[in-house]
Amino acid sequence: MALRRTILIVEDEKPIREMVSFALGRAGYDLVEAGDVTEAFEQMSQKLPDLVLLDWMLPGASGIEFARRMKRDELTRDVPIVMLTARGEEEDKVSGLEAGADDYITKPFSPRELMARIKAVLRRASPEDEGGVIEVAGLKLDPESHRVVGGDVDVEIGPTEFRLLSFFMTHPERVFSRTQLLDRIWGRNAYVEERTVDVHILRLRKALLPSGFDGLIQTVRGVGYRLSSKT
Amino acid sequence: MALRRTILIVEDEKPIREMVSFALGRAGYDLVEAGDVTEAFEQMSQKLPDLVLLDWMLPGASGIEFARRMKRDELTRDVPIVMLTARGEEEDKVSGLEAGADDYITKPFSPRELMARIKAVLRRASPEDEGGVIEVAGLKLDPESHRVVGGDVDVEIGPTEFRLLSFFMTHPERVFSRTQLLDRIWGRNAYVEERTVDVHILRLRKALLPSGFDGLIQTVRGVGYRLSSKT
DNA sequence: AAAACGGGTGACACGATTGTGACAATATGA
DNA sequence: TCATATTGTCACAATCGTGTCACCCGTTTT
Repeated sequence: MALRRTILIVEDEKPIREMVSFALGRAGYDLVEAGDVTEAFEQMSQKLPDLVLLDWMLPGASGIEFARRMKRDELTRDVPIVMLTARGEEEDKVSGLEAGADDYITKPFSPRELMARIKAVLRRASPEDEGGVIEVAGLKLDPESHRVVGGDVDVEIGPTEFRLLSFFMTHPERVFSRTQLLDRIWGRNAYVEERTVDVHILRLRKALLPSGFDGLIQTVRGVGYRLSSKT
Repeated sequence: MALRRTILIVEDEKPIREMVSFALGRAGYDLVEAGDVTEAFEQMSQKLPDLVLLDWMLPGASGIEFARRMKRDELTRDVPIVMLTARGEEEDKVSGLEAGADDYITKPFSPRELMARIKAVLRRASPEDEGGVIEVAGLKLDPESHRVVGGDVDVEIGPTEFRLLSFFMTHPERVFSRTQLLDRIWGRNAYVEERTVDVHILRLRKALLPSGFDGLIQTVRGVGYRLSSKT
């Protein structure tokens, strides 16, 4: 399990939203819902989703318009779109794909089909997650080999601690509250005690101990945690 | 990107040719168009393309016939083929892959998907065919003779394990998820359980056991597998 | 000074992930 | 055609990872 994926669904029919929400939730995705285009843009500006499920028939501005606007904006250009069309609307499909959609599903669809499409599109859209080795104060983390080396000592680390450390190293010198960390590493819809963060911080520090790089993770009392090379 | 790649599209519907042409042009490929099989052969004799996009439903000789002829000729045998099929034509896909196609795309398709497939196929096709002996930490693999030698012990290995090992050895020190491995070794068209990867990893390790080179294949829990000479 | 708070830490149970042998279906080759 | 390999799946076992909890100890508040 790599990073947690967020999916935005833009769909005015609530039953469908709920069914999708249920299916995706169980499969470990975070779901953000929007009932119309305006709401969708709000949600997008809040947090950029990894994929957009877009109904083609919407009140107000249509799905196609939404897709075009997404493709026009540098920020949202690369977010893949899967569109939901009514049965047999061939023209919709064609115009949708031209507007930049990556795939479509014909209503009614099964959760299984939905999952298959989403997985396939996500896989194709983000082939290389991120770039090379991240280094902070001599601590090196390599996403490609999934390895952490401190000085010249290997750091043995579990998946969650890896994600935690990776997140901290890409945002050094910044404090994050437990809530923020839960959001970004566990995912928005995970119901997990805040204290769990403490435990993982502890485990991360322990894992870093042999290399002497514990202490990089600092506690900011009453606020949260921070990775910092300064004392 | 050093070399400029030439792609030949064989497709009788002009709108599709134009859409593809537009997409590929922007991505920096040279495109040669052909409306039927005869034209296609003319173009091929003019300049050998790096990849052929082949519609399966063509006037006159069908796509499958074209593919067969390509595979029969020494010159064109190694040019990868991506076929374009209508949705749900399962038999087409099967017969197509049997006839030597490397991948397929179902119409209608998005430019993004098209690009992804083309890139993937080209990547798979070009670096693999140059064949020196690959060696990692004393484990030698010869693509030509299809043999693996560890230290001085012969490694007995089946076709799938050979491909697996070959892939790992050309990408050492990198983690690959089960999904990635399925994509790149089994190909996108196979529906195969993810756990099947585990079984083949096991078989590969067993095959390597006599030479002591098991342990080269490491498990990265929660992520995937990696070949590494480091512990 | 006592109580409340915030965080560190070890233990533990549960679930998730991976290893492994067996099996049926299929492909391959004599 | 028959014998042999190969392959994908499954069921079960072995490990490992994760989230909670209880308890401790300093710090801050009352």
